[in-house]
Amino acid sequence: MTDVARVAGVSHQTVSRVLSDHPNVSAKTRAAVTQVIEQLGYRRNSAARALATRRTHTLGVIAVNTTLHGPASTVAGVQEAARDRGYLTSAVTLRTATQTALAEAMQHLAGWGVEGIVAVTPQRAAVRALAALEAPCPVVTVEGGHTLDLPGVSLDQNLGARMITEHLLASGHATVWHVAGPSDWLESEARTQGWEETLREAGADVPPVLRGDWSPLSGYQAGQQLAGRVLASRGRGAGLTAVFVANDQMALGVLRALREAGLRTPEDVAVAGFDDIPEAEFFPPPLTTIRQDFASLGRDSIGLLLDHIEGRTDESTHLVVAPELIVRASTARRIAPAAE
Amino acid sequence: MTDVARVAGVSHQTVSRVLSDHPNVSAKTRAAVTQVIEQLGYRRNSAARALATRRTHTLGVIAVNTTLHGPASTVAGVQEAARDRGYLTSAVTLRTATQTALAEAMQHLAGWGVEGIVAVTPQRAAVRALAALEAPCPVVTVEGGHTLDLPGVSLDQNLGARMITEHLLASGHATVWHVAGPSDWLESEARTQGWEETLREAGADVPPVLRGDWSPLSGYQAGQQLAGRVLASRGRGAGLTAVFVANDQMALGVLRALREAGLRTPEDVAVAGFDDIPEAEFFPPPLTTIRQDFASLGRDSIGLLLDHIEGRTDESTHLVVAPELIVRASTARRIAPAAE
DNA sequence: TTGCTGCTTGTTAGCGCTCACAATCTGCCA
DNA sequence: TGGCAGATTGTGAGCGCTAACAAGCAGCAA
Repeated sequence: MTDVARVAGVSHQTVSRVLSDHPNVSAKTRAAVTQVIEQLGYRRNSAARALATRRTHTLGVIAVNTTLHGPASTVAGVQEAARDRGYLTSAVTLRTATQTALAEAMQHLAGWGVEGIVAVTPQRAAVRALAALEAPCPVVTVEGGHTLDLPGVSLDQNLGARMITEHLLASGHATVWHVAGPSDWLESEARTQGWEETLREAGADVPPVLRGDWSPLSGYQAGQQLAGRVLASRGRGAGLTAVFVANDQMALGVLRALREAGLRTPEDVAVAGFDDIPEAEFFPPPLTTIRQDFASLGRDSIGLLLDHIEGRTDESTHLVVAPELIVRASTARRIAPAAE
Repeated sequence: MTDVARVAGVSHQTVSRVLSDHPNVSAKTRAAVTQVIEQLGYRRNSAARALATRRTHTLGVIAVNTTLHGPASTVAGVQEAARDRGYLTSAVTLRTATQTALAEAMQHLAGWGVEGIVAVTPQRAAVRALAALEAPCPVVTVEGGHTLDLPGVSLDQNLGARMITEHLLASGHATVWHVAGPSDWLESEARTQGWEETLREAGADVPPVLRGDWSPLSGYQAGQQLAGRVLASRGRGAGLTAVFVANDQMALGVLRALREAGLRTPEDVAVAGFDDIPEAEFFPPPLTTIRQDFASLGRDSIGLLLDHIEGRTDESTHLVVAPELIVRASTARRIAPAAE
């Protein structure tokens, strides 16, 4: 900066003003300085700037399990939104969300002077650990539920599950079975809850819940159980004709298990998923599912975080993003209501 | 730090030495200082540290298309490796790899004083643009090929394709068809090349290449063409009995198209993919594919980058990671060689 | 005792930037 | 012509840390 000032024949402060778009700089000086900056390829040192302003303009992202479609897309959305707002983001990916790992990640980020943290922590234990930790900066959760008083953003999982369940009931199924995700995931919980509420409100039976771990394999195993039940109850009463699986990957496993058992989808058993991964449209058969708007989720979470950082609010607001139902062949309408 | 020094009754420099694990500090002083640090919850300011040492200990990651399985996993691997080595990483995700976008991303990172950049740029155009740009710091490419003199790491795509092709030939197929990825992706190119070389060396016919864009939809369309060809040539000579699809997502589309055309996999047409996405094991039928070790890729790229940053080398080394063949039902062995 | 070595600790001077304030320079009116 | 407001530019200090050097102190041989 001193070099630029010398070459341009002004003081270093004037150069600083030009870089900061300060209003009181004459057009002539500004042009001259800009040109010298260009010519020298000068770039302002962000460490010194951070030191002087006490602002690092850096945000941290803590995410668990970024190999899954949901978290991965969310993190991408968050990073993009932060970049648009002029912040640097640094992401820390954890394999498991233990309190220790979270604390360590937070230390790591705090050590680099992040001004805020977006935590993509869909597990109940993770949010609780997060709430227990005393953070060195504002923290916003994504998919962290709103039970604890951390500000956050999430998709309306409950509504998504209701949409799916209502869609299946409206398609002529007497009731809808459910393959849930791990019980410690809030998303899983909310989806199960939405499903159950819808069934109760419609006066339908609430079958027992099968549980997987989001993986295709666990879906496959659940699917085998479902298939066994269908075959065992053939010819008797209103049986198992529709399944709402808590994510698309498990739905893929369910579809395979049903197929192997000789059951057709949707004729024998209709199947719906959740997430709308890119592959869902090409499953055998194409999967009815819920699409989430991850870009919105990212934008909203960054917006909320910056509101806290820049002191515009200090409430624990919780924003909710609406889901979208995507109907495909796996839940094609039944011609006659299930009565068999 | 001054506070810590005052409370501990030492100079700020001693505190600095304790934090930096300097050897010449007495055990007693060290313990006392450590305790005060703990008690005061002191954390050293990284901006000031960066300013004084002229090292930011920050690395940048530039990635294109992180929604695809490969790039996403690679980025995760890179970030984890960097964190293990004590570096902060900041990722910039681009939607398209134009020269402008790359230059901008680099400016963004340079502005924050990154000491090196890992570029996950599997497209030919992106690497070329990258090589043309004069970077403000060392750059290492991942999956960027080794045609240009940028140091880099990649999976041996060519070998992977050979393994798949040889596996299919060894399973009794007269030749192997190929659905390639976009022609401007280096990975795509290398896979096609490996496939073609293997066929030529084996003296097999080299059928025309079909091309997709990695998406399941494009695979589906390619699959329809393949199915049409199989049906048209029924009963005549050695036909189309095996397909190597350049990634698993497209393979899913191909499988669907074949199924819709009434063709069985692997009995009528064997199908193999590339990537081993978690879903591949549950495709109808489970997919033979190539697994890539993304963690290694990440570790190696960070290792290479740090070698450059810390001045241990300045060559444009290119590391190659070995692929692994995963055989599943989609390419089950033909009992009799294809002669029909 | 003197003088030397080796360990431990303190002092000083920046790193490159921004902030608060001071100084200068315009233009314009009395 | 003097004087004053407002725009523009310059000056000095300090953000929190580390590097380089200086100083103090023990232990030991001559």
